[in-house]
Amino acid sequence: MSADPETVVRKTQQRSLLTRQKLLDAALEAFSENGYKGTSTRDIAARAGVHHPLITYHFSNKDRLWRSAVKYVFSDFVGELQSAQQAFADECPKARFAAMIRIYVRHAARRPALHKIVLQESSYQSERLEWLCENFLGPIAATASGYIGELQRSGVAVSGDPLMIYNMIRVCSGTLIALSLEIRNSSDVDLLDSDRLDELADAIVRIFLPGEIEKA
Amino acid sequence: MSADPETVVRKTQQRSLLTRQKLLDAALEAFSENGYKGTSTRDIAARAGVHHPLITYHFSNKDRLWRSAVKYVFSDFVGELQSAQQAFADECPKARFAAMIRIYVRHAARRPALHKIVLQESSYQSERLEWLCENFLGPIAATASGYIGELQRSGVAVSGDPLMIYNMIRVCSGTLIALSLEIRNSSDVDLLDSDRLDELADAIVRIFLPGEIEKA
DNA sequence: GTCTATATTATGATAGAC
DNA sequence: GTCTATCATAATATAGAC
Repeated sequence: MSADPETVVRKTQQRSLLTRQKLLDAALEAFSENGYKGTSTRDIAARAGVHHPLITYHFSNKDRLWRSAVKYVFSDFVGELQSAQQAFADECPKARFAAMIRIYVRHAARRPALHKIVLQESSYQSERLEWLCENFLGPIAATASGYIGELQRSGVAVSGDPLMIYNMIRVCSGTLIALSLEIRNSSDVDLLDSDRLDELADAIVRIFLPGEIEKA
Repeated sequence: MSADPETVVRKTQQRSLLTRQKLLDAALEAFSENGYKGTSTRDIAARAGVHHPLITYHFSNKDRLWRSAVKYVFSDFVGELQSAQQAFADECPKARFAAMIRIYVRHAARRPALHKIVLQESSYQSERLEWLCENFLGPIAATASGYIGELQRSGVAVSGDPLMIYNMIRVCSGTLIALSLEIRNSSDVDLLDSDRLDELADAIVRIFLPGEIEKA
């Protein structure tokens, strides 16, 4: 029977998880468009198609909802980067880097919220920015810079402070893609187009890794 | 006598202009930090040290204040770029480009609001974004792309769609500098430091204009 | 040109019924 | 877990005194 207590509980739990998920997705969209201060919890609830008090129930308040949403996108992002790194472990450093860039670029196009939220939060000093840098952006920058350093010692990557080169590469990929709307308005070019994304990934490899690597 | 009617009028006009200017500067700061929706006119008035109804008096409403502020920064920016272009007209293309990049980078550090506002407004489609692209970003992109094309034909600039190369260069300069707060939080590096700015400008020239030009 | 006071709407958060 | 109703505050904008 559908009136079985356990079945009812399970259905209720499923619905609760669905509400939670819808709120997270709606929050990502809203925060990425209007920033933390510019986003109202009512707008998030409306995008999710649920009533606003549910935000309080599931996430306590606006700040915790923001952190949950950010944790959600970044965990997905870091996970994808790590599995890609393992998948291309056998490739030579340059090929591995090229593969990572392609994945990075594709991810940025698929989840515009991630880079947009970083841009929004970087506009002034806040506890959210500190939290974002300490937990996600800092570690990613450190790892990537180390990798750039290796590529420089192999004679593949351009010279310069590895951290600066990393930052140049990431704004040319993720940040540039986050600006695709502006570029479409300014120059009538759709960066999110599949061919354009490939072109961008190729350009980044060509420009920042101009050196050739000796085959073993 | 200080009670002379004309003197009083002049003083009043001066004070009015000062209020207007303070509001424009405060608006740039506030809008660049919190975006259009996230900024309250009361916050702008408080930063400017004036009472909020003065915004209505001088700029009618929030939207017009935003446009006035954007016009103000961009006019200054475009003017500086144009006079720089004339000042370095005699240099070879590569040297001229290098000089322009240095000026672009210095300007981005001096007026962080300009690039931050572009980032804020690019996050979703709006009339403000259309206006920004039509009046400023589009023309700048078209001019700069043409210039990049010339540098490519001289064998100085890297290959690729000139518009894409331009966009990569501009995110590596202006946008990256707009992210200086995040980079300081993430990696404890101060991009706004004078030496860092020079290093960045040099890196951009080295990376995007790797070719040498034949001396006449 | 500037100020005080206020009308109107939107916001974050909560209380309590279901 | 979800809903309706509501409180307290903050927002844009304006009216009218000075």
